[in-house]
Amino acid sequence: MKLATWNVNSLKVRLPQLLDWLAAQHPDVVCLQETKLEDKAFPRLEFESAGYRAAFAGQKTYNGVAILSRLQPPADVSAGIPGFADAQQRLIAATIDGMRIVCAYFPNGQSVGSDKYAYKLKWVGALTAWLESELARHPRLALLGDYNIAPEEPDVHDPQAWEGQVLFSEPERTAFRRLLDLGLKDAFRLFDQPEKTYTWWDYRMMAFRRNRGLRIDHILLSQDLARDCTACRVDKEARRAERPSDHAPVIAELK
DNA sequence: ATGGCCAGCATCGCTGGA
Repeated sequence: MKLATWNVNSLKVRLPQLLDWLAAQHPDVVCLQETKLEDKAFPRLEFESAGYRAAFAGQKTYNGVAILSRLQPPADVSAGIPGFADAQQRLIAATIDGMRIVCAYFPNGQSVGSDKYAYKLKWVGALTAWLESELARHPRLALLGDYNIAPEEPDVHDPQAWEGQVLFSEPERTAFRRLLDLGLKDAFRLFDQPEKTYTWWDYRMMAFRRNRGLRIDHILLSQDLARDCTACRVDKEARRAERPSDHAPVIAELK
């Protein structure tokens, strides 16, 4: 069982790459972020031809999330954080093969102290509160997505330069720890990993070539799923593509 | 030398991302 997450930064642009990647990797469940497509434009048929059924919640231009499933159609689909009114399509959840799959695109936050930063912290707080009840209902739960938070210093190419900046500020990192406090495990850190492994590199400044990146895309697993997790890695190859997303996929394998 | 890119929308410059 392979679970994956990938911020594709426009599904329209990245669809050919994504279809190639699905054929090469054969993931069972894929969470996508930043599809940037209205639901009527979602390429449902292309995915069905590739053997995947999809659940999606999109909007024009910004945001947009989707879950692809190779095993069975996503069931009990819900979009958004219940009780948290939000025009931005950032969350979708579905049940697949007895697992509750939650696909999230956390707000970026723009800069510390901005309105968008306040929205980010409020959004993550609402997510955390909802997940507590969701975990009580679904012991086998995975939260996959673009968290826009680098949790620890090893997740940042230059921690000194990033200290206090958005994506690595203490309130954001504390909010990430609140998710771990629910009993979730960072699948990537369950295993030995190569030094300086990141999931996002700025398009500018030759950041990818210089490996000036951040690890901000994560797979958190409930204890029941963490026990079954046998591997987790970042697929850096996808970032080498021509016209790549600025994010690389993260893949977890479960027994 | 601290900026360089990319996608979308609607032009021929802006917003937003991270």
